[in-house]
Amino acid sequence: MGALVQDASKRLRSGGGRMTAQRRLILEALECLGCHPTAEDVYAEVRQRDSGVNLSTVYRTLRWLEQEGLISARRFDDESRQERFDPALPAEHHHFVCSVCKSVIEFDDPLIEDIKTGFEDRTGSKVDLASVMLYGICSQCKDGRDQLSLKETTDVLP
Amino acid sequence: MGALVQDASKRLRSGGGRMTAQRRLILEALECLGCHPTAEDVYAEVRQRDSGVNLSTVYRTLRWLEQEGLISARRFDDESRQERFDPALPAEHHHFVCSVCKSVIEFDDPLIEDIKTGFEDRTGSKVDLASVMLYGICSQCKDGRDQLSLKETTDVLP
DNA sequence: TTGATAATGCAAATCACTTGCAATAAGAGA
DNA sequence: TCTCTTATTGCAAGTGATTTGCATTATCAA
Repeated sequence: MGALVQDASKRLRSGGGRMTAQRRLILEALECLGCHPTAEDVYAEVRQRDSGVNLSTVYRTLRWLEQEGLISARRFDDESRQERFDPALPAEHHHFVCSVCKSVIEFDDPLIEDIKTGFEDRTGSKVDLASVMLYGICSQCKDGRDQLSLKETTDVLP
Repeated sequence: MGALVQDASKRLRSGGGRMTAQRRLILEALECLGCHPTAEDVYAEVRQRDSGVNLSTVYRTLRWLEQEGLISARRFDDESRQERFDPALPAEHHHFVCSVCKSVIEFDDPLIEDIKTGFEDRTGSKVDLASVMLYGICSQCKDGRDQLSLKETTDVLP
């Protein structure tokens, strides 16, 4: 049983909630999909095991997990309107999105803290959270570009 | 006549497009609104001058400008599903969003270039674009918090 | 001035969720 | 173990933001 299932069970128990088959399935799907699935991704994964789970249950569970701080929602790609769901790591994390294969790489950089404090010092604001998105071409797509049509790849090249 | 109207006219002329009253109105609204309006903001501004402009025309014009690279679309606030439209500045620019008053402050920091090259060096990817979002409380809201209900403000405080 | 066709307005469609409500099923207590 | 309360679910309808099809209108090159 993964950490997410355990954490969620704990919250449920202490808050008068109930652990249902659907929730367990959704939690397991989140753990198995790992990085940044959309609600539809989670739904597809869940339905592979049990076709009786409803999409609105997926959304409701996702929102509940978000409120509990166990996952967080973000929008990566401006092309897609869909939200993506991350396991909420204790630390802030940042993302690179490959414009070709749409894969997402998480990264971190200590300079981000300097950007935050720099902004605070210059403006007198309080910065609670930073989110850095990098867009480009990952090393795989850079090398093996022939996997994709030329049209698709030239779009993103300088 | 602002730069956006001029640029757009040039594109239209060279691409067989036509400058219409609606487009001029939308372009002028974008210039007058300046920073990060939503499509609805643009629509409202346009209709103040001419109530005969349709929302779908606003969207179509905004998308066309985006394709032409004259403006860019982004989503700031994960709470709102609306896109916001920036004049596409020659240089990348980055944003701070105040969680209380929702105001947006643009900023830049040379360290962002270092983050990009650092990521390229570590992963072998090519980074075309970075987008840094900072979320927090602006200096005004930090000082004059009593303008808003306590509930609203405590949500975003540590 | 004319004519081809780009652009518009309108209404309907779509996409990504969200919500109301009746039916179902956890799980605390008897 | 059985009951009963009520949290949770499925379903269908609703919403908000944006897009699209199509008949109509209007720009602008000839």
